Amino acid sequence: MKRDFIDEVTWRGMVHDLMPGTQEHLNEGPRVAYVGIDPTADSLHIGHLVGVMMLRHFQLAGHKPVALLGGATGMIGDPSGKSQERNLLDEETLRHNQNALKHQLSKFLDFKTEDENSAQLVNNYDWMKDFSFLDFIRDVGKHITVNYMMSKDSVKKRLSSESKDGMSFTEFTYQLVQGYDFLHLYRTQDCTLQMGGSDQWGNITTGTELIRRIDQGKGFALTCPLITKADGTKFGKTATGNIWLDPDKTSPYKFYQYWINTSDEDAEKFIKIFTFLTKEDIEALVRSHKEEPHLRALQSKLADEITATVHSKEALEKAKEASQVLFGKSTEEDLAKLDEATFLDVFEGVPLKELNKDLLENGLDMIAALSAETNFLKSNGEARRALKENSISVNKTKVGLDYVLTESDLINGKYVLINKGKKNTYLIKFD
RNA sequence: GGGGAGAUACUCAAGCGGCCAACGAGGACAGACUGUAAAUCUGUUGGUUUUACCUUCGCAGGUUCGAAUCCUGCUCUCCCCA
Repeated sequence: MKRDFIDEVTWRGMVHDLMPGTQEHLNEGPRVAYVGIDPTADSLHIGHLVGVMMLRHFQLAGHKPVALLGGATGMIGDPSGKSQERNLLDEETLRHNQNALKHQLSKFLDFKTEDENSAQLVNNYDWMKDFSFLDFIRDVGKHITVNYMMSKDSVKKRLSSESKDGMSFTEFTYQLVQGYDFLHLYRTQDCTLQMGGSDQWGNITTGTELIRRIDQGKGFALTCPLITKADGTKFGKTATGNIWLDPDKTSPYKFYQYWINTSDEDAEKFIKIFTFLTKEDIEALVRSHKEEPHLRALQSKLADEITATVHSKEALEKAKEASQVLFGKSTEEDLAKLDEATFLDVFEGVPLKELNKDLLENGLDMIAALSAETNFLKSNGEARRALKENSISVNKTKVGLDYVLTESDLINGKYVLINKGKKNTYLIKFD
């Protein structure tokens, strides 16, 4: 029996706004829905994941999901976003990104099924590139009034005097270009639903409006809430940047760590959105977490599930092993017990710098080891500060300003493990 | 085209001739406490050969013993009027 899509995403807390009649419409039979994704990089980051999960639930309910890459719209940037000027991607880059994204999407969506509801990937660049400006304003622009466009929140905000920046004509036009995508998919794929983040509501309704006015059709809209964290910081970002799905951009270890660090407040919300666990399973987990919060069952399950899906079971195991070594009660002796292969495996993805063993002969002072020789820290001043703050440890033992690295610090005769605080790890290999 | 306001470190935002590497807030990082959570308290937050020096306050010049602060030109942004 197919699940009811709307019921499913509703209990998961993934619905922010819903056009009336959507559920009935979907229940009438298999439908087609799409989510837009900007192909500005050759990898998705976890901020994209909500939309992807929506598509997957949609597919599981027997409908056909379409992922739309905004090759055209991505060059513009909509007015509500904090996004700065976008760069025009050349076609080669665009195709490269498209392939990479498809590979990642295929971990969630089924593209190959023989069934009607195989997922599909389209790129609006393909139908926008030859659409001339004159054609566009005649065929599309004519049907929407500026008054209508100005009533959108994203536009109003930029027009109000509180806004520090003006809005370019290009940004103003964004909703029309995006709206046209919906119309195009409506015509070519019989696509009747667009989903997206709550900030997309205005753009989506411009699309349904175009469908209504030009084709006298009916399009539907569903938005999910913006994912927020309880502490107010941006979801999916760390100081060093986005959390990417690409293992070369964000190592599986770091990826795993991001999820395991989820706060209690957020964990329950996230596990509903980012895993496919059933309602019963999640409720059981929440109960056990409340009884024994220090075990962090929720965070652990969340991190396990999503790391295994995005990367692999093997990658997950390694990430957990590394976490165990780095955050468990392990000591220098434990480190020494690891053979070299395991050792390297465990620390895969940790910044590693190779240095000449000669440096150790007269001892290598910590400031040089942290900064000058390795660039782990930006400057000698920063290294000195960190040492003064008592935040540096060598092989899991705290060291001070006067510590000097010698051969006796080497693990397996080659490695030195350096930590700054609990969460930053660096590795030096002496050859 | 006319008038007005503005550009300071990651962000916001003081400073308006020396005491300014630049108040304050947020963020970030670290320490304590914990559960790799939250909250809280503490410290740090341009660089170096660190009681001193160097580079930084939109850009380029100038005045001055001395400028983020004064003058000139330029660039960019916002607002109001036409």
